[in-house]
Amino acid sequence: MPAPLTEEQNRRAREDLLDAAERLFYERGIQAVGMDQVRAASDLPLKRIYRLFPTKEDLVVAMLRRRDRRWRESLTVSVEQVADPRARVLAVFDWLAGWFAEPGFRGCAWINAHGELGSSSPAVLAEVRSHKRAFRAQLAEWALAAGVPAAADAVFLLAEGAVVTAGIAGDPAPARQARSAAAALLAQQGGVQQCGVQQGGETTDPSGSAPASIS
Amino acid sequence: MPAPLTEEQNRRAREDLLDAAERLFYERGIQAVGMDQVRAASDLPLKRIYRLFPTKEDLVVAMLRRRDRRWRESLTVSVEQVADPRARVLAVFDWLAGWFAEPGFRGCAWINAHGELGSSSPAVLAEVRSHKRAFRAQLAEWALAAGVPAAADAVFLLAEGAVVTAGIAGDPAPARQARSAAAALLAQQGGVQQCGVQQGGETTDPSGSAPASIS
DNA sequence: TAAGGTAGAGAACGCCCGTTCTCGACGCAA
DNA sequence: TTGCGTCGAGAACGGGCGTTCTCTACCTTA
Repeated sequence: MPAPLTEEQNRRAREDLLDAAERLFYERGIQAVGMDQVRAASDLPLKRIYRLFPTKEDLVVAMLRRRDRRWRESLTVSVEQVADPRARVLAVFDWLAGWFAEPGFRGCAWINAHGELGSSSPAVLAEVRSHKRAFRAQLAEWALAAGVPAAADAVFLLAEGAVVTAGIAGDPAPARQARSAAAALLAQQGGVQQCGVQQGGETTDPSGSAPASIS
Repeated sequence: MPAPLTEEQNRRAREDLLDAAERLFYERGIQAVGMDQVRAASDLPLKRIYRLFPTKEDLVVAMLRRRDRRWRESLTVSVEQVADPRARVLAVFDWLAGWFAEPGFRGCAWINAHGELGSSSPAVLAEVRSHKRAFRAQLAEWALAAGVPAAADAVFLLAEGAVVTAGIAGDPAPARQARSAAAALLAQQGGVQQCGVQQGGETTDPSGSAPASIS
C-alpha cells in the first residue's frame, strides 16, 4: 500500500470511520470514547484518522452532519409517503415511534452532544442548532401544506419533548402521546366541521407505536 | 481547627460544596469540570470534599437531588399562587419563561446530565428519571385538579420540548409557544361553552411572556 | 536494481483526570 | 508540658486523554 492512497480508498475510510464514531459516540457519549477506541472500532491507523479529521472535534462535527442528512432524509421519505397533508404531520410521530423502538435508542444525538459539548465547543453547538433549525423548518413546511401553519411550533415542541422523554425513560410511549396531542391541535386549528368532534383518524389509535390508519 | 469538625461546620461545608459544584457543572458540563476546580471554587480542602462525598459521582447525584428539591419547590410555590385550577396549568409555562430568561440558563440540568452520564452512571440515570417522574406527577396532579387529566401527557411533553429548545437556541420564546399550545388543548378538552372559544383565564395572562392568540 | 517517499504500527509526549498519601501544624485532654 | 489525633496544603499516583513522532516495510518510478 505505500504509494498514495486513492480517492476511493479515502472515501471508504472516511465512511468507515464515521460509522464507527457515530456508533460509539451515540452509545457511550462523546467524551467517554477516546480516539484509540475509535481507531480500534474503525480498524484504521490513527495517522489516517488524523489526516481525514485533524481533531476529534472535526470528527464529531462531521459525524453529526452526516447523521443529520440521513436522519432528515429518512424522516422525509417516510412522511411523504402519506398523501393527505394533514395526516403527514401526524406521520412524523409514527416515524418517531419507530425510531424510539429501535434497539440502541438513547435519545437525540444532537441534544446529547449539546449537553456534553454545547458550552465548550462552538462548532458542535452550531451543528446542533443547525439540525434543530432544519427539523423545525421541515415541520413548518408540512404544517403549512396542511393548512395549519400556526401548529408548527407545537408540533415541533411535542416532537422534541417526546424524543427527550423516550430517551430518558427508555420507553417509546411518548410518541403516541405526542401524536394524540398533535392530532387534537390539528383538529382544532384546521376548520372542523362539528364542534368538539375530531376528524376521523386521530382517535383510532391502535396499540403499537405506529398506527395503521394514517401511516 | 485540628480537633474534630462541628456538625454545623460540616453542614455548611456541604452546602458550599454543592453550591460550587452545581454552578460549575451546570455552566460547563460535568465531565468538563475537574475535582480540582470544584475544590478551588468551594475553597474547601480536597480531603474534606472526599470525606463528604466519597466519589465525584456521589457529589453529582447529591447536587442533582438538591437541585431537584429546590427546582420543584420553586415551581410549586409559583404555580400555586394562581387560584383557578385551569390557569394553574398554564402558569407552569409562565414559570418556565422566567427560568429561560435567567442569565445563565443553559437548558435542563438533568437532561444535560443524562446526555453526559446516562449511559455510564446508573446512579445519575436513576436521579434523572426520578426528577422527570416527579415533575410529570406534579403536572398530572394539576391537570387532574383542572378537570383535564388527559392533558397531562401533552403538557409534560410541551414543557420538556420547550426546555430543550430554549436551552439549545438560547431563546425563551418556546415557553410562550408551549403555553399557547397547552391553552388550546385545555380549551378543547375541558368542557367549552362555545365552539372555538376558550374559557376565561388562559387569555388573561399576567406578566410578560404569554400572548393572547394561539400562534 | 536502486532511490525516494508514503504507508502502517504503535510508542511517546505532555497534560489532566479522580483519588490517595505525606507531612507539618495545631487544639485539646492529661 | 506532653502527647494524641485530626486538620489543611498540596504533592504524588496510576491511568487515560488527544495528538505527534519514530521507525520499518513496501510500492512506485527511473
